[in-house]
Amino acid sequence: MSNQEPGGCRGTVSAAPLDAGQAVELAAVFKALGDPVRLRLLSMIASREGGEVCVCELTPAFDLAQPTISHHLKLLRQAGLVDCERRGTWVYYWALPATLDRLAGFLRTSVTT
Amino acid sequence: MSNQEPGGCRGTVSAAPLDAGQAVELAAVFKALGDPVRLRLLSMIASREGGEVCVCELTPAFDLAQPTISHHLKLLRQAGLVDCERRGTWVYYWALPATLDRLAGFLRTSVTT
DNA sequence: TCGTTGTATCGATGTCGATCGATACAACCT
DNA sequence: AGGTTGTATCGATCGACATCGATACAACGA
Repeated sequence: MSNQEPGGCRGTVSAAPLDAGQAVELAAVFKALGDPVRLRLLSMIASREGGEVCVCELTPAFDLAQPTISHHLKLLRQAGLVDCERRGTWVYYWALPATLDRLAGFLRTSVTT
Repeated sequence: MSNQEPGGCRGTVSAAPLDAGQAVELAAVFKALGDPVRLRLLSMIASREGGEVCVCELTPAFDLAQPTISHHLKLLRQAGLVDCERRGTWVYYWALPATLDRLAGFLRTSVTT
């Protein structure tokens, strides 16, 4: 399990990559996007003009039980991708662009150089 | 489980979000990024000047067994995020920017509105 | 106040995935 | 050919997660 044979495979990782802490934080957000249902939910929420979507519109868009949708929305919220508020009978969700920006920033850094 | 009460919660999702097929494809890539080890691996690979990194540099950067790193690299490859080639004794990995661009595109669309 | 409807939480279940040791394969060196 | 080293695959194990039905909670209307 030794590495760096002299004269063998050479070079070092130059530009500072992600440290372990950042990786854990970022990975948690990416993991929240790593499910088709959550990705569609986020897309439906973020692509909304008013910026808000009622849960009562989201739930019937899937062939899934209502607790399952609620569970996915909770994970999106815990990842900092969306937030919600109850107004009377209905609960409204909206996207948090700051978190999306952070992810895009990481991808851009990786892409560009 | 009925929705759209007349006079209740109103409005429709206007801008076309993700269809189910696209969501499955994109989510698979995001899932590959949803692990701190893979995120650091990708970062180490993509931030490399020459564009290539030898596995013998990646493995000792983690407190994980060699098969585990190999497993994570395989998942990154299957997600289309990296590719590799064996040259003599060593195997070199490089990033595939097209896939990263696709993810960034999705995030940007969601962010910008 | 009581029933109805929207949404969240709980507990259970089945599947997936991260990790490891053992092993196989590939390339080099002597 | 045989030994050594780098990398991948295999099988097993254990914890995490997607999903569901049942249930609880919140708000409204009669």
